This record gives sequence, C-alpha cells and structure tokens, in this order.
Amino acid sequence: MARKKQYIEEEVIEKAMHLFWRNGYEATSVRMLEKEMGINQFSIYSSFKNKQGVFLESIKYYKKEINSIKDTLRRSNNGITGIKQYFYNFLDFSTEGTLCKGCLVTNSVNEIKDAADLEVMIVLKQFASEIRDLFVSNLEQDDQRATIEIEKQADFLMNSILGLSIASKVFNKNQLENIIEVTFTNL
Amino acid sequence: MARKKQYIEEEVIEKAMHLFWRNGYEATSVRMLEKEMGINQFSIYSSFKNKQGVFLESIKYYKKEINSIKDTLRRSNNGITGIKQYFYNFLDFSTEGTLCKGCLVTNSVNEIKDAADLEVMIVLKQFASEIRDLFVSNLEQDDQRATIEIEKQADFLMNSILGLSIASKVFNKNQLENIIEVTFTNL
DNA sequence: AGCCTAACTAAGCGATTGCTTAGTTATAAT
DNA sequence: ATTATAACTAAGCAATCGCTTAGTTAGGCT
Repeated sequence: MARKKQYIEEEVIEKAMHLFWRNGYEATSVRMLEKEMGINQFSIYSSFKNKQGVFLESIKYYKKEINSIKDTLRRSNNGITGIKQYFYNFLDFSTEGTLCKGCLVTNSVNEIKDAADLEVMIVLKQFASEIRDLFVSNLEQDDQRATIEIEKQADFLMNSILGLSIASKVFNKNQLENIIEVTFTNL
Repeated sequence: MARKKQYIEEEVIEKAMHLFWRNGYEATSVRMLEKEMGINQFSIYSSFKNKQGVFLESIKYYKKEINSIKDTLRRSNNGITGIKQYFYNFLDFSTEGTLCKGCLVTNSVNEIKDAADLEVMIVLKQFASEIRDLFVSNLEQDDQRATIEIEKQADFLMNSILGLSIASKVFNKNQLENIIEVTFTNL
C-alpha cells in the first residue's frame, strides 16, 4: 500500500562493489556511491543502513561473483593442477581491461584495522578461510602427498595468492605467469 | 638572523612514519600528524610543504630504517640462505609488540592509485626494485643455479614477500614460519 | 475518489578534511 | 638596544565527510 522501490538492491550493490574495488573503502565517499549507484543518499541509508552496510553487502556480492571460479576449483578433481588453474582464473577475475584491481577482500584486509571494524574483519577472514579449505581438499586429492605437509602447503598457497593480489598491480603479465609457474614447481 | 626551529625534522618524521605505518595514508589526518609529531600544522607545512610531502619523507625514513636488514642481505654471501634470513628479519622488522603492521611500502602500493599520486608511486616502485635486485644478486651466488631461472625466481620471491606483508596481519607466527619454510623448499 | 504509507528529492546538519593566514615571540646581526 | 626575520600560536578558510530530515510524489488499499 505504498510506493515501490525504483531500483533493484542487488543491481545498485554491484555498482557499489566495483567502486569499492577500484578505490578502497576509505577513499570511496557516500557522494561517489550516490553517483555510481544512481540513487539518492536517502535510499542508500534506508536500504543498507550506513556506508559500512553498503560495504558488507558489496563483499557478499563479491563472494557471489567469485563463486564461479571457486566452483571450478571445488568441482576440479585433479589436486594441485586445479589450484594452479584457480590462480590463473583469479588473475583474470581481478582484471578489468587494463586495470588490475587485485582482490577486493585482500585490499580490504590491508585497509581495515581489526579494532575499528570488527564485523567487517570477521567476514573478510571467513572468506579467506573458505578459499584455504578448498586448497586443502584439493591437496588431499594427490595420493602421494604427505598429510602433515598439506596444512603448511595450504598456508603457503594462501600467501602466494595474497601476494598475487598486490603483485598484479605492479608486475606485468609475463612476470605474473613466472610467479605462478615457480609457485607450483616442485610443490 | 632569526628564530631557530624547535624540532628536529628527522625526529618528527620518524613519528609521522609510524603513524602512516599503523593507519595508512588516507586514514592519517593532518590533525593526527600534528599530535604525533608534536608540532603545529604551520610547522608541518613549512617544513614538508603538504601531507604528501610528510608522507614522502616518511617513506625515505622507512627506507633508512629497513636498510639495516637490507645491508645484512647485501653483505650475506650465502645465496638463497641469505634471502631466507631476510624474510625472517622482515617479519621481525614489521612487528611492533603484538601489532603486525606489514610493510609500509606494500601497504601504500595497495592504497595509492597510480594516476592520483604519480610521484609517490614512483618512489614505491623504486623501493621494490631495489629489494628485487638484492634477491637477484644473491641468487647468482649459487653456482648450480640456472641463469634463466633467476629472474623468474626473483619475481617469485617478491611475490612471496608481498604476500607476507599481508599474511603477517592475518596469520599466526607458526603459519608464517610454515610459509617461509615451504617458500624456500626446493627453490 | 480518497487515503495511507513507503519511496523519493533536496537541503542541510555538525564534524572533519587539507591547508592558510593574521598576529606574536624569539633570535641573530647590527 | 634596535631591527629584521624566521618560527611559532591559534583561529579560521572552503570543501568534503557520513548522515538526517522536512517536504513531495507515487501506488496499492478500501
């Protein structure tokens, strides 16, 4: 018995996410969000409570988007080979034309300080933990791999992909391929 | 023929650097710098021109501080072993009590967008390049190492230490040690 | 048709941002 | 002692920050 929303929340969150991804959390102002999302500040605050709310929804949307390459990894049944493919897929996923944006979650971990935004930090750590679990279960697929080494290797792989998130902003494509190749040599 | 400065520029820059290191560039306001540096805004602007000027000087001071472990690497003559030691030294260097601050330069690369702060970005890339050169020359010390592989391995090591800068904020000490151990296995 | 109510617009809230400036104080040279 | 000048203090600049609110518009209900 009243007016309908003139926007679809998921659609405007997608736009917000891309802005956060390109600029980071702090450097993205509510005025910029207003423009990018194409709705008034009132609508932003009524739909998502506050700026942090928009960010949390953006992270959720990011997870949804990255699910396609996570699913590829989940469905792969070829151990370390599947993980390596995930690395290449991630590079592709994090690139928009010539702009290398890294991983939204990694960027945010680097920016948010635990104390201030506890709720955000929990979501970010959970995301990382999910990826790590996939690494572990793929490593377990290789029969000859020693079980004690798997946890260490999973940490190592997490470190490598965290690195790639930053490296992709600084290094060229050839160097990034070198990094992935060396990472998976003798592993 | 006039009044003397009541502060030593290098001393106040050291304090500014620690603030940038803990909080990042954007999240550090000039008011915070004022408090931490213990001097008035007028003095800040007259000594360092603007906020970016304070930051550039802070990066210079950071380089100076990290020189001690860079020198250890430079003087080491034991190839890959020296690089591994650098990784451990870096972890120690980036930790202040229980607070893991990562690498100031890595943090900044992740925050600054090339276009906006070109001057800053140049300094940051130069810093990374200097570390990479040290990796290369240490790799060259190992006689049996194939020359064609050295550049690739240097990129790989840069990626690992970029990763460590973030990982140190999220992972525990044991995991960080695992990461370093796996990184240098079979390299 | 008339009404209720949620979704809109746009103006503006106090606080903070990076930076400047008018006015005062200290010091070295005369 | 006087003077010139640089370093200081503190107030305040316009702009922007995250967020709110008063007033208007639209759409399903009786």
